[in-house]
Amino acid sequence: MSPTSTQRLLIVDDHPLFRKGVMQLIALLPEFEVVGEASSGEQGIELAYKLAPDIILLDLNMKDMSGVDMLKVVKAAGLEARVVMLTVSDQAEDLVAALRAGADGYLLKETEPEELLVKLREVGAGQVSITERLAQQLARSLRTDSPPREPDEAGLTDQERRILDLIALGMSNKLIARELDIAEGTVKVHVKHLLRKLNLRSRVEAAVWAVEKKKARQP
Amino acid sequence: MSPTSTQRLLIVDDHPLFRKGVMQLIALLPEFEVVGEASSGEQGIELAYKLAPDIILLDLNMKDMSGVDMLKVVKAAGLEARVVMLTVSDQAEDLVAALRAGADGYLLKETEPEELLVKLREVGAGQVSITERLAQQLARSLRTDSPPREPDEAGLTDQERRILDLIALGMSNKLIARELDIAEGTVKVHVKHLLRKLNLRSRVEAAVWAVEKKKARQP
DNA sequence: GTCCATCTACCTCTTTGGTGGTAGGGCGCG
DNA sequence: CGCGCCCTACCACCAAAGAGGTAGATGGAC
Repeated sequence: MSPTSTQRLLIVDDHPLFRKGVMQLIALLPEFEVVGEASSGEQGIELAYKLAPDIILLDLNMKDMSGVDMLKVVKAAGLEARVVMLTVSDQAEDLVAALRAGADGYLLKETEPEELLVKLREVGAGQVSITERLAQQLARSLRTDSPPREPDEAGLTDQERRILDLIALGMSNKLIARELDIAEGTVKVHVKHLLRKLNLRSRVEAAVWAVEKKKARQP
Repeated sequence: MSPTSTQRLLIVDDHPLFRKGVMQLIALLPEFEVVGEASSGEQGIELAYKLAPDIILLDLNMKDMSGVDMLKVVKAAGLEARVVMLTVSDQAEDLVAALRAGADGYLLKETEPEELLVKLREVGAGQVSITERLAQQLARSLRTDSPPREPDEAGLTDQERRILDLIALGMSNKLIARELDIAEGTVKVHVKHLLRKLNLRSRVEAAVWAVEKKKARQP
């Protein structure tokens, strides 16, 4: 039940080398464990049933079937796995199709390894994660299903939002406490809560998140 | 000898209320101490001599003389104080004039209080700090003097730059160590060094700095 | 060759950050 | 009225971060 229990992954891609690369990469993160790999859509579906993974990394372009098709099968089967599409295509149509089919993430294969890890954790936390920032908005408008799990970007209380801003300015809890004239321990409480609500793991992530959100609003 | 020895401030502004407001604000930061305030340019020059402050907060528009004029006097006198211009004017000419005269900072009075504190610390660390991001580039091209103290934005080694990027992704030192296959202690060393070079105080500031730099390059 | 910067590693030490729990006062809602 | 939410505050505990120091290995510059 703990929020950081290890996530079980299934990798589906017809490029063995790519699979190995991703596995090696994921091995860096202790919270993830690769429990299976498939080299085709058919095998992928089979393993998805058998292993019931938490997350499926799914190639969009496979020889025997489209990743979107496999995605549809998986989702239609009622499997609870979140599915992250991995692809070389940055075509909007592919993205839209994947999201309509219920993808929880859409990442380009050229993504930086570190970026991929970060995105993976986002998806693991229940977020919908897309490489392109703009596509993110597009995603929300298209997805009619799964309304319950959203990053609750606006669910912060006033005080939490204020503290988040101060974190983004690089202030320590102690300084924030002086600024708001409350106890440092109280600041910690608010930080703890806002991290939970935003599915973030540290004040550093919170700061980055806040900055990127601000930039996204006024470009 | 601690790198955060308190900085002595002189405030020059003909609005008493504004002076008080700034003083109250600055009282929040333990590393700064207001040692004097002046309500005119003439008095400001006198106190600048007498008190030899580390930083002078200087109103651009005063009744008896322009802030730029006082700035020139102070700089010509060989005083080592860094001077931060405070103004309501966002006119480029004023900014240029102030920078030509040797200002180390140029902040608008409508600046958010927290922002002002952050900028103050930047100036305290030897940076030249300007409110407008765009003006910052403009500033560097105009300033022919004081080439020694610059944020050294490019002075990082490859490893330091790599680690900075990972920090900006929210990774802990431990994760960075795994990613780069080096010891965590070694990561700390690099972090320590890059914080020094960039005049930053924490990994949070480093992360924000990196993100904003990236956004500034590709808007 | 020496000098110097870099990368690596390890050490101690203090501060900061994050989690868990408890708890009281204020405030709106049913 | 009680209930839930928010804000506040405190506690203990452990992990992480940052400062300081020493030091060996490399490789390029002089």
